[in-house]
Amino acid sequence: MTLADHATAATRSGRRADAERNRAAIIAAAGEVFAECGGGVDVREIARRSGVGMGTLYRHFPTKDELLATVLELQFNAWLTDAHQQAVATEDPWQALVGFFEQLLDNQADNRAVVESYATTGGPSESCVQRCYSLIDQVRTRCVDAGVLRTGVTTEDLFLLSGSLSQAVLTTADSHPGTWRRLLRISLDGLSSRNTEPLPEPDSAATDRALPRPAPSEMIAG
Amino acid sequence: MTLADHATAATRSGRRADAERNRAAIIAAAGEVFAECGGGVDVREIARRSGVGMGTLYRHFPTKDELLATVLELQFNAWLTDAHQQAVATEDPWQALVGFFEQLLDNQADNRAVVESYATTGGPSESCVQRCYSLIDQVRTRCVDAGVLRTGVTTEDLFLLSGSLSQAVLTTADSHPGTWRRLLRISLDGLSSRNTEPLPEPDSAATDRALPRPAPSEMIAG
DNA sequence: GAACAACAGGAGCAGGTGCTCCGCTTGATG
DNA sequence: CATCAAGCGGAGCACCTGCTCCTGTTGTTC
Repeated sequence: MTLADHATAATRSGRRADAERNRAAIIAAAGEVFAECGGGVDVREIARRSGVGMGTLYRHFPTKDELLATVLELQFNAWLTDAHQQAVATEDPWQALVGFFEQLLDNQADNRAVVESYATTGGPSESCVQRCYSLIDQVRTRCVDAGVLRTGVTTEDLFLLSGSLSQAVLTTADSHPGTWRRLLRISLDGLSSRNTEPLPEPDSAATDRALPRPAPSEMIAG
Repeated sequence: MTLADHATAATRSGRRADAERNRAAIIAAAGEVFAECGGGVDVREIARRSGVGMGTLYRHFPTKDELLATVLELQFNAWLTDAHQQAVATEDPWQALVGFFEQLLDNQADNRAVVESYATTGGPSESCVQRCYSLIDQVRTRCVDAGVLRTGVTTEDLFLLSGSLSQAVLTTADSHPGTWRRLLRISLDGLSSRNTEPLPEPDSAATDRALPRPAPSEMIAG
């Protein structure tokens, strides 16, 4: 690496080379530690594993939450991109839906922090939630058009179901690895258009309070 | 109340009357607070709400965990007894299964601590887990005998499913109250004997189908 | 190589929480 | 009513954890 390269690298990010290295090390270590222990882990553990002092860590990320959000967003977006590509590449609509769930749960099976954020809020940030919602809606619409999805199943149903199964993956990972595939299969069969009985109506109170989540059509346009 | 009665009451429990009152107040307050806030709540809040000092609280329960365990076991056993009676009283086997899930989720919808313990370990204590397992197995066997349950569904499947749905109830309680009924319906339809395809084996293909997830360090390229 | 700004590091601070200690109070007893 | 052990209350201790401060160091520039 030439001196010019060093200079360029430093200028691009506005940071010194060692700072850049440390930032990468922190993100890498935080990714591992959060995945293993969840978001509640001690920040000192991350500093230790990245070979960096507390001061350095907090220079790069002003709060623990911001570090967690950064890491989660990286991991989540990487998954979303994969999931989107896979869904597009799968011709059969129902298989696209099945593949979405399987990839989600496979991916989350060893990442506590991601499951925590996904199962409780749908993702690390509002934009991630929207992307996820939009992806699910695309897959759902294809299934509806093909007539393979149970009548009345909403994007929100699929979203909440994926969160619920995510939790199940995590809590059964140690004692019953792989059992989540059975629960997934059961749920998927319940989602098939073979089931003709209508689903119970969601609480009217819920629809009234339905907040910031834009209608699926709006998300596709954007 | 005669003096003898006082003496008897004190002797029976080995405690003074005021101590007995305080113990009851602590359990009652702890039940509410744990239900509202979960097991992570500050012990001071329980002491405050029960109108008792910290010393008194810790005189009756040597640790917070023991208090939590006591309360959870009381609540859990009360639910188990109800659930058992209801199951026995329901003649139709499938309705007994449906009723079990509905009662469980209705009951847990407003109790954070119970869900936490149920979803992660199946209950506050090993004996509770066993009672719960046993109840599920009774209902399951009736459904199997009646030919209404999908072939291959195990007691463990139903147990894990109930834990998963419990989590869903809790995480959607605020934003989407009542939506869990839709997820429950979907799951129950997937459990019906209408579904003839076999479920995946418990320990099959769990590892070889796992997709490699990019390490955080690979994701920050650029 | 010299000068300097950016950076590293870890001891220490602040706030929160489980739990204890000990002087004061009260119910049971004769 | 007097006695006193059982019981009570809450200030305080110990530990954990997010975060900061400040001194010494290192990368970058000329």
